[in-house]
Amino acid sequence: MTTPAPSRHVRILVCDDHAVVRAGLLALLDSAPDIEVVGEAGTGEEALALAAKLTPDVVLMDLQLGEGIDGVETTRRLTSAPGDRPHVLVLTTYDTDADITRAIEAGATGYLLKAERPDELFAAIHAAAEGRTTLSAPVAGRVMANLRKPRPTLTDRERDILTQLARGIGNRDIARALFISEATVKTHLRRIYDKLGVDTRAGAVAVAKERRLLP
Amino acid sequence: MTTPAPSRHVRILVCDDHAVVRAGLLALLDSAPDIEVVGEAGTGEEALALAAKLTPDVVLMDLQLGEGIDGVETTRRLTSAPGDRPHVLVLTTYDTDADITRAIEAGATGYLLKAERPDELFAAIHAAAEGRTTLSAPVAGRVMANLRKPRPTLTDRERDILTQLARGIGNRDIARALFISEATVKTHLRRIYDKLGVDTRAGAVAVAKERRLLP
DNA sequence: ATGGGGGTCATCCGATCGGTTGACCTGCGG
DNA sequence: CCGCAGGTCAACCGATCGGATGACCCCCAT
Repeated sequence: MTTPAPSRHVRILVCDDHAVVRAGLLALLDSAPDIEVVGEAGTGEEALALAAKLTPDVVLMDLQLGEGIDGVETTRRLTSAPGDRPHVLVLTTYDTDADITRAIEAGATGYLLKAERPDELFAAIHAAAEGRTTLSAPVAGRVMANLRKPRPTLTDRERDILTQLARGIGNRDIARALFISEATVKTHLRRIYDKLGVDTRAGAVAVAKERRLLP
Repeated sequence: MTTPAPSRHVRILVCDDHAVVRAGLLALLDSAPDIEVVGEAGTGEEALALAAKLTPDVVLMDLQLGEGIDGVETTRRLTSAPGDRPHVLVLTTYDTDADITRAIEAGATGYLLKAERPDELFAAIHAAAEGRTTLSAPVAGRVMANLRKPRPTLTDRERDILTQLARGIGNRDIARALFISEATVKTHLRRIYDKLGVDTRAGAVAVAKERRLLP
């Protein structure tokens, strides 16, 4: 796997509301022989129109677009449009959790920071063209952190109960599944509620999922 | 940001149950001037003991360790031990969802595939030494995919209800919060259950969290 | 105008849940 | 040897939920 890298020709569309930034990117990308900028857009609407007409392989997208629809919405429409969908590589200044998850959920293939080194950007563009994901290190770090989060100390048995709970199973059947009495299930539930700071099963499941207490 | 890279000296411990692989890594890492292999372990237990004694900056960890505790458990103990905790960089053959998430949850700083290019490995080791995350492209791709997943079509109102539901709130108070009657809440709940394929509130919350239907 | 989707409301009833209190047993560590 | 944590069980009661049905309203697309 991970062969030397074929490096095919990639046609890209640049979308950023700052003309200066677009110009800078144009100049920078000009130095990359395999990358051709086929168009540039200053708004989301423009990007959608140009993408439909030019069918670029990759759209380099800023999330902050000033007027009109924002980068996330533009990304969503680009990646959910019918026909030849471009891969969207987000190139932005910020790496907040909200921005990252919204962009990813909208269908972005990669998420790079503008502070990234030029050669990383080139590599990421080629990767995106093939549908492979590239994340800037701080972005990868945040994604990891969100998957990790601290977890409360539940006992094994409590986790068993919680697992069933998350399947929407009633106390009677939880009891049957674990070969214990319904009374015992309720006892465990009470302790789980206490530990998670909730007082209903729905709340318990919410917290459990939130903090990834289940497989 | 992302400065040229300081590249300090990094002391690492290699943990893999295959002697041949360890030898290969040793030879490979020998060619990297800034990386010093201070020890090698063939089992998880050995890795824990050596890590405590040698205090490496980074532990290169295989997830499949044959005998004794596995790589995930070893990682968990390494990263939750008191004192100077090494950063764990997982280096393995497989990129299944289960392996990846378990490793990350256990506290791994990065996740590389053995098929990765040597220079990527070197870079990842330096990154890990500083606590920065590196993911092989396929791994990053999977993580992304899991964050993306398709979502069912809930109406706005249904999402409102679901949001309250996930807070463990009862029907009466959901009704109050949304200025509607309790009967209406129940009607919405029924439709939500149908759409999500469940029949209890706990199940609905589980599915909702699973597919990221909530903010 | 005709109809469907989305939102609202009501009523009835059995099943289930949540709260509380008290109890016994086991294994581990001081 | 005793205490404590974890796991098990019981009985009771009020509150809530889930299931089934039927109905009205508004908006918008056909």
